[in-house]
Amino acid sequence: MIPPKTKSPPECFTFMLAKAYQKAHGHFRKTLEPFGLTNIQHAVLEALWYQDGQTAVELGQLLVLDKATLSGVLARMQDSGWTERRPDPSDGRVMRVFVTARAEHAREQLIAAREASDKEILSRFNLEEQLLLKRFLMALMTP
Amino acid sequence: MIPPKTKSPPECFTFMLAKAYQKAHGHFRKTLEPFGLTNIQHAVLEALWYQDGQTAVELGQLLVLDKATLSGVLARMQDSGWTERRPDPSDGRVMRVFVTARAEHAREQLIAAREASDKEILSRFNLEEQLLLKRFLMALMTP
DNA sequence: GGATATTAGTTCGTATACGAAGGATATATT
DNA sequence: AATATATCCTTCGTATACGAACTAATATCC
Repeated sequence: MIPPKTKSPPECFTFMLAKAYQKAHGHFRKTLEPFGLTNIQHAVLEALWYQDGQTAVELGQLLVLDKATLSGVLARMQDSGWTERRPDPSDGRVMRVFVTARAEHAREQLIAAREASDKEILSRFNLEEQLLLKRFLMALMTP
Repeated sequence: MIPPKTKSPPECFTFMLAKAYQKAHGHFRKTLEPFGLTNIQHAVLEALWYQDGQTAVELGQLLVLDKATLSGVLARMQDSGWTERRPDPSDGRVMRVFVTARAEHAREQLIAAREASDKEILSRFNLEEQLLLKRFLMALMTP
Protein backbone atom coordinates (compact mmCIF):
# COMPACT_ATOMS: atom_id res chain seq x y z
CA MET A 1 0.00 0.00 0.00
CA ILE A 2 1.52 3.25 -1.18
CA PRO A 3 1.21 5.91 1.52
CA PRO A 4 -1.01 8.85 0.55
CA LYS A 5 0.84 11.99 -0.49
CA THR A 6 -1.78 14.39 0.83
CA LYS A 7 -4.62 14.31 3.31
CA SER A 8 -8.01 13.00 2.32
CA PRO A 9 -10.07 15.28 0.04
CA PRO A 10 -13.04 15.35 2.45
CA GLU A 11 -11.03 17.54 4.82
CA CYS A 12 -11.19 20.52 2.46
CA PHE A 13 -13.82 23.05 3.43
CA THR A 14 -15.38 23.73 0.03
CA PHE A 15 -15.61 20.01 -0.58
CA MET A 16 -17.37 19.46 2.73
CA LEU A 17 -19.79 22.24 1.93
CA ALA A 18 -20.48 20.75 -1.51
CA LYS A 19 -21.16 17.31 -0.07
CA ALA A 20 -23.33 18.62 2.75
CA TYR A 21 -25.40 20.43 0.14
CA GLN A 22 -25.43 17.39 -2.12
CA LYS A 23 -26.80 15.34 0.74
CA ALA A 24 -29.57 17.78 1.66
CA HIS A 25 -30.35 18.33 -1.99
CA GLY A 26 -30.72 14.61 -2.65
CA HIS A 27 -33.00 14.22 0.34
CA PHE A 28 -35.20 17.10 -0.74
CA ARG A 29 -35.27 15.78 -4.28
CA LYS A 30 -36.71 12.47 -3.12
CA THR A 31 -39.30 14.33 -1.06
CA LEU A 32 -40.39 16.29 -4.12
CA GLU A 33 -40.37 13.37 -6.54
CA PRO A 34 -44.05 12.45 -6.02
CA PHE A 35 -45.02 16.00 -6.95
CA GLY A 36 -43.02 15.98 -10.17
CA LEU A 37 -41.14 19.05 -9.03
CA THR A 38 -37.42 19.71 -8.84
CA ASN A 39 -35.63 21.56 -6.11
CA ILE A 40 -35.37 24.80 -8.01
CA GLN A 41 -38.91 24.62 -9.28
CA HIS A 42 -40.08 24.31 -5.68
CA ALA A 43 -37.97 27.33 -4.75
CA VAL A 44 -39.58 29.31 -7.57
CA LEU A 45 -43.03 28.42 -6.25
CA GLU A 46 -42.07 29.50 -2.75
CA ALA A 47 -40.69 32.73 -4.15
CA LEU A 48 -43.95 33.34 -6.00
CA TRP A 49 -46.02 32.56 -2.91
CA TYR A 50 -43.89 35.13 -1.16
CA GLN A 51 -44.64 37.59 -3.98
CA ASP A 52 -46.65 36.62 -7.04
CA GLY A 53 -46.08 38.19 -10.44
CA GLN A 54 -42.34 38.69 -10.17
CA THR A 55 -40.17 39.04 -13.25
CA ALA A 56 -37.40 36.58 -14.07
CA VAL A 57 -34.84 39.12 -12.96
CA GLU A 58 -36.57 39.63 -9.61
CA LEU A 59 -36.81 35.89 -9.08
CA GLY A 60 -33.16 35.61 -9.95
CA GLN A 61 -32.24 38.19 -7.33
CA LEU A 62 -34.36 36.55 -4.65
CA LEU A 63 -33.15 33.03 -5.40
CA VAL A 64 -29.62 34.05 -6.39
CA LEU A 65 -29.87 32.43 -9.80
CA ASP A 66 -28.69 33.48 -13.22
CA LYS A 67 -31.50 34.66 -15.48
CA ALA A 68 -30.24 32.21 -18.08
CA THR A 69 -30.87 29.37 -15.65
CA LEU A 70 -34.32 30.71 -14.77
CA SER A 71 -35.28 31.00 -18.42
CA GLY A 72 -35.23 27.23 -18.83
CA VAL A 73 -36.69 26.53 -15.39
CA LEU A 74 -39.68 28.80 -16.02
CA ALA A 75 -40.25 27.30 -19.46
CA ARG A 76 -40.43 23.80 -17.98
CA MET A 77 -42.65 24.95 -15.12
CA GLN A 78 -45.00 26.51 -17.64
CA ASP A 79 -45.04 23.32 -19.72
CA SER A 80 -45.94 21.26 -16.65
CA GLY A 81 -48.61 23.71 -15.57
CA TRP A 82 -47.16 25.11 -12.34
CA THR A 83 -46.70 28.69 -13.49
CA GLU A 84 -47.71 30.97 -16.30
CA ARG A 85 -46.14 34.06 -17.84
CA ARG A 86 -48.03 37.17 -18.75
CA PRO A 87 -46.50 40.20 -20.44
CA ASP A 88 -46.20 43.34 -18.34
CA PRO A 89 -48.68 45.88 -19.77
CA SER A 90 -46.39 48.84 -19.13
CA ASP A 91 -43.06 47.37 -20.28
CA GLY A 92 -42.82 45.32 -23.44
CA ARG A 93 -39.59 43.64 -22.36
CA VAL A 94 -40.97 42.18 -19.17
CA MET A 95 -42.75 38.87 -18.64
CA ARG A 96 -44.30 38.45 -15.19
CA VAL A 97 -44.58 35.00 -13.64
CA PHE A 98 -47.68 33.84 -11.75
CA VAL A 99 -48.58 30.59 -10.02
CA THR A 100 -51.45 28.58 -11.50
CA ALA A 101 -54.49 27.26 -9.65
CA ARG A 102 -52.81 23.88 -9.61
CA ALA A 103 -49.81 25.26 -7.74
CA GLU A 104 -52.07 27.14 -5.34
CA HIS A 105 -53.93 23.94 -4.68
CA ALA A 106 -50.76 22.05 -3.74
CA ARG A 107 -49.30 24.89 -1.71
CA GLU A 108 -49.94 23.59 1.80
CA GLN A 109 -48.55 20.17 0.94
CA LEU A 110 -45.47 21.53 -0.78
CA ILE A 111 -44.56 23.87 2.06
CA ALA A 112 -45.13 21.06 4.53
CA ALA A 113 -42.86 18.80 2.46
CA ARG A 114 -40.06 21.34 2.55
CA GLU A 115 -40.45 21.87 6.26
CA ALA A 116 -40.37 18.12 6.89
CA SER A 117 -37.27 17.71 4.73
CA ASP A 118 -35.45 20.52 6.50
CA LYS A 119 -36.53 19.17 9.86
CA GLU A 120 -35.23 15.69 9.20
CA ILE A 121 -31.85 16.91 8.00
CA LEU A 122 -31.54 19.11 11.07
CA SER A 123 -32.74 16.41 13.42
CA ARG A 124 -29.18 15.31 14.14
CA PHE A 125 -28.51 18.64 15.82
CA ASN A 126 -29.94 20.05 19.00
CA LEU A 127 -31.69 23.40 18.95
CA GLU A 128 -28.63 25.40 19.91
CA GLU A 129 -26.57 23.75 17.19
CA GLN A 130 -29.31 24.37 14.63
CA LEU A 131 -29.35 28.07 15.38
CA LEU A 132 -25.57 28.24 15.24
CA LEU A 133 -25.43 26.36 11.95
CA LYS A 134 -28.06 28.62 10.41
CA ARG A 135 -26.10 31.63 11.56
CA PHE A 136 -22.95 30.24 9.95
CA LEU A 137 -24.71 29.53 6.67
CA MET A 138 -26.28 32.96 6.66
CA ALA A 139 -22.83 34.46 7.08
CA LEU A 140 -21.48 32.32 4.24
CA MET A 141 -24.23 33.11 1.76
CA THR A 142 -24.27 36.87 2.24
CA PRO A 143 -21.84 38.81 0.09
CA MET B 1 -47.68 46.60 -2.10
CA ILE B 2 -49.32 43.22 -1.58
CA PRO B 3 -48.19 41.65 1.71
CA PRO B 4 -46.13 38.44 1.32
CA LYS B 5 -48.03 35.23 1.96
CA THR B 6 -45.06 33.31 3.33
CA LYS B 7 -41.69 34.11 4.82
CA SER B 8 -38.72 34.79 2.61
CA PRO B 9 -37.23 31.75 0.81
CA PRO B 10 -33.73 32.36 2.23
CA GLU B 11 -34.94 31.19 5.63
CA CYS B 12 -35.21 27.58 4.46
CA PHE B 13 -32.31 25.44 5.54
CA THR B 14 -31.65 23.56 2.31
CA PHE B 15 -31.77 26.83 0.40
CA MET B 16 -29.23 28.41 2.75
CA LEU B 17 -26.97 25.41 2.35
CA ALA B 18 -27.26 25.60 -1.44
CA LYS B 19 -26.40 29.27 -1.50
CA ALA B 20 -23.50 28.91 0.92
CA TYR B 21 -22.11 26.22 -1.35
CA GLN B 22 -22.82 28.30 -4.44
CA LYS B 23 -20.83 31.14 -2.92
CA ALA B 24 -17.81 29.04 -1.98
CA HIS B 25 -17.99 27.22 -5.30
CA GLY B 26 -17.99 30.48 -7.25
CA HIS B 27 -15.02 31.75 -5.30
CA PHE B 28 -13.04 28.59 -5.86
CA ARG B 29 -13.98 28.61 -9.52
CA LYS B 30 -12.43 32.03 -9.97
CA THR B 31 -9.31 30.87 -8.19
CA LEU B 32 -8.99 27.92 -10.55
CA GLU B 33 -9.77 29.83 -13.73
CA PRO B 34 -6.11 30.69 -14.54
CA PHE B 35 -5.27 26.99 -14.40
CA GLY B 36 -8.04 25.99 -16.81
CA LEU B 37 -9.42 23.60 -14.22
CA THR B 38 -12.92 23.24 -12.86
CA ASN B 39 -13.83 22.54 -9.30
CA ILE B 40 -14.46 18.86 -9.80
CA GLN B 41 -11.38 18.40 -11.94
CA HIS B 42 -9.32 19.87 -9.10
CA ALA B 43 -10.97 17.47 -6.66
CA VAL B 44 -10.06 14.56 -8.94
CA LEU B 45 -6.43 15.68 -8.96
CA GLU B 46 -6.37 15.92 -5.17
CA ALA B 47 -7.93 12.48 -4.96
CA LEU B 48 -5.22 11.10 -7.25
CA TRP B 49 -2.47 12.80 -5.27
CA TYR B 50 -3.95 11.09 -2.26
CA GLN B 51 -3.81 7.79 -4.13
CA ASP B 52 -2.73 7.54 -7.74
CA GLY B 53 -4.07 4.90 -10.10
CA GLN B 54 -7.59 4.71 -8.72
CA THR B 55 -10.46 3.42 -10.80
CA ALA B 56 -13.46 5.59 -11.71
CA VAL B 57 -15.55 3.72 -9.17
CA GLU B 58 -12.99 4.31 -6.40
CA LEU B 59 -12.79 7.99 -7.30
CA GLY B 60 -16.56 8.12 -7.24
CA GLN B 61 -16.65 6.65 -3.75
CA LEU B 62 -13.99 9.02 -2.45
CA LEU B 63 -15.52 12.11 -4.04
CA VAL B 64 -19.14 10.98 -3.66
CA LEU B 65 -19.85 11.30 -7.36
CA ASP B 66 -21.84 9.19 -9.77
CA LYS B 67 -19.68 7.16 -12.14
CA ALA B 68 -21.69 8.65 -15.00
CA THR B 69 -20.56 12.11 -13.92
CA LEU B 70 -16.95 11.00 -13.57
CA SER B 71 -16.96 9.43 -17.01
CA GLY B 72 -17.28 12.82 -18.67
CA VAL B 73 -15.00 14.59 -16.19
CA LEU B 74 -12.19 12.09 -16.74
CA ALA B 75 -12.59 12.27 -20.51
CA ARG B 76 -12.21 16.05 -20.45
CA MET B 77 -9.25 15.86 -18.06
CA GLN B 78 -7.56 13.41 -20.38
CA ASP B 79 -8.22 15.65 -23.37
CA SER B 80 -6.67 18.61 -21.56
CA GLY B 81 -3.68 16.58 -20.44
CA TRP B 82 -4.18 16.45 -16.66
CA THR B 83 -4.75 12.71 -16.33
CA GLU B 84 -4.38 9.54 -18.33
CA ARG B 85 -6.14 6.18 -18.23
CA ARG B 86 -4.41 2.85 -18.46
CA PRO B 87 -6.15 -0.53 -18.48
CA ASP B 88 -5.77 -2.72 -15.41
CA PRO B 89 -3.66 -5.76 -16.42
CA SER B 90 -5.58 -8.17 -14.18
CA ASP B 91 -9.15 -7.02 -14.92
CA GLY B 92 -10.26 -6.20 -18.42
CA ARG B 93 -13.17 -4.09 -17.23
CA VAL B 94 -11.08 -1.66 -15.23
CA MET B 95 -9.37 1.54 -16.36
CA ARG B 96 -7.00 3.08 -13.81
CA VAL B 97 -6.52 6.84 -13.72
CA PHE B 98 -3.10 8.46 -13.23
CA VAL B 99 -1.95 12.07 -13.02
CA THR B 100 0.34 13.30 -15.80
CA ALA B 101 3.68 15.04 -15.40
CA ARG B 102 1.92 18.29 -16.11
CA ALA B 103 -0.41 17.78 -13.15
CA GLU B 104 2.47 16.75 -10.93
CA HIS B 105 4.29 19.90 -11.92
CA ALA B 106 1.37 22.13 -10.92
CA ARG B 107 0.64 20.25 -7.72
CA GLU B 108 2.11 22.66 -5.17
CA GLN B 109 0.38 25.63 -6.78
CA LEU B 110 -2.97 23.89 -7.04
CA ILE B 111 -3.00 22.74 -3.44
CA ALA B 112 -1.94 26.21 -2.33
CA ALA B 113 -4.77 27.70 -4.39
CA ARG B 114 -7.31 25.48 -2.70
CA GLU B 115 -5.96 26.26 0.74
CA ALA B 116 -6.03 29.99 0.03
CA SER B 117 -9.61 29.77 -1.25
CA ASP B 118 -10.77 27.83 1.79
CA LYS B 119 -8.92 30.21 4.08
CA GLU B 120 -10.52 33.29 2.61
CA ILE B 121 -14.02 31.90 2.85
CA LEU B 122 -13.42 30.92 6.45
CA SER B 123 -11.77 34.21 7.35
CA ARG B 124 -15.07 35.65 8.54
CA PHE B 125 -15.13 33.13 11.39
CA ASN B 126 -12.85 32.81 14.36
CA LEU B 127 -11.02 29.57 15.00
CA GLU B 128 -13.61 28.16 17.35
CA GLU B 129 -16.40 28.87 14.88
CA GLN B 130 -14.41 27.29 12.06
CA LEU B 131 -13.99 24.06 13.98
CA LEU B 132 -17.66 24.04 14.90
CA LEU B 133 -18.74 24.69 11.32
CA LYS B 134 -16.50 21.92 10.01
CA ARG B 135 -17.94 19.57 12.60
CA PHE B 136 -21.47 20.49 11.50
CA LEU B 137 -20.67 19.97 7.83
CA MET B 138 -19.00 16.65 8.57
CA ALA B 139 -22.15 15.57 10.37
CA LEU B 140 -24.29 16.67 7.45
CA MET B 141 -22.25 14.95 4.75
CA THR B 142 -21.94 11.57 6.45
CA PRO B 143 -24.77 9.13 5.78
C1' DG C 1 -18.82 -25.96 -17.18
C1' DG C 2 -22.54 -23.41 -18.38
C1' DA C 3 -26.37 -20.33 -16.86
C1' DT C 4 -26.77 -16.46 -13.78
C1' DA C 5 -25.46 -12.56 -11.33
C1' DT C 6 -22.34 -8.87 -10.47
C1' DT C 7 -19.26 -5.18 -11.68
C1' DA C 8 -16.81 -1.35 -14.63
C1' DG C 9 -17.47 1.82 -17.76
C1' DT C 10 -20.13 4.42 -21.42
C1' DT C 11 -24.12 6.65 -23.30
C1' DC C 12 -28.59 8.92 -23.04
C1' DG C 13 -32.08 11.90 -21.09
C1' DT C 14 -33.21 15.57 -18.05
C1' DA C 15 -32.15 19.47 -15.03
C1' DT C 16 -29.33 22.72 -13.03
C1' DA C 17 -25.62 26.49 -13.37
C1' DC C 18 -23.41 30.40 -15.56
C1' DG C 19 -20.75 33.32 -19.02
C1' DA C 20 -21.34 35.42 -23.41
C1' DA C 21 -23.81 37.04 -27.19
C1' DG C 22 -27.92 38.67 -29.48
C1' DG C 23 -32.69 40.75 -30.23
C1' DA C 24 -36.34 43.60 -28.61
C1' DT C 25 -37.66 47.32 -25.89
C1' DA C 26 -37.13 51.24 -22.76
C1' DT C 27 -34.54 55.13 -20.92
C1' DA C 28 -30.98 58.70 -21.01
C1' DT C 29 -28.18 61.98 -23.31
C1' DT C 30 -27.37 65.52 -26.32
C1' DA D 1 -35.71 63.62 -32.38
C1' DA D 2 -31.68 60.76 -33.02
C1' DT D 3 -28.18 58.36 -30.91
C1' DA D 4 -26.35 55.94 -27.15
C1' DT D 5 -27.02 53.20 -23.18
C1' DA D 6 -29.33 50.09 -20.28
C1' DT D 7 -32.51 46.33 -19.34
C1' DC D 8 -35.25 41.92 -20.08
C1' DC D 9 -35.19 37.75 -21.93
C1' DT D 10 -33.59 33.94 -24.88
C1' DT D 11 -30.17 31.05 -26.96
C1' DC D 12 -25.72 28.81 -27.14
C1' DG D 13 -21.73 26.48 -25.24
C1' DT D 14 -19.68 24.04 -21.54
C1' DA D 15 -19.69 21.51 -17.17
C1' DT D 16 -21.68 19.26 -13.46
C1' DA D 17 -25.16 15.79 -11.47
C1' DC D 18 -27.69 11.46 -11.49
C1' DG D 19 -30.95 7.64 -12.86
C1' DA D 20 -31.50 4.19 -16.34
C1' DA D 21 -30.19 1.32 -19.94
C1' DC D 22 -26.46 -0.89 -22.31
C1' DT D 23 -21.94 -3.50 -23.35
C1' DA D 24 -18.09 -6.02 -21.90
C1' DA D 25 -15.79 -8.65 -18.60
C1' DT D 26 -15.51 -11.18 -14.27
C1' DA D 27 -17.57 -14.06 -10.37
C1' DT D 28 -20.64 -17.23 -8.53
C1' DC D 29 -23.65 -21.01 -8.19
C1' DC D 30 -25.55 -25.42 -9.14
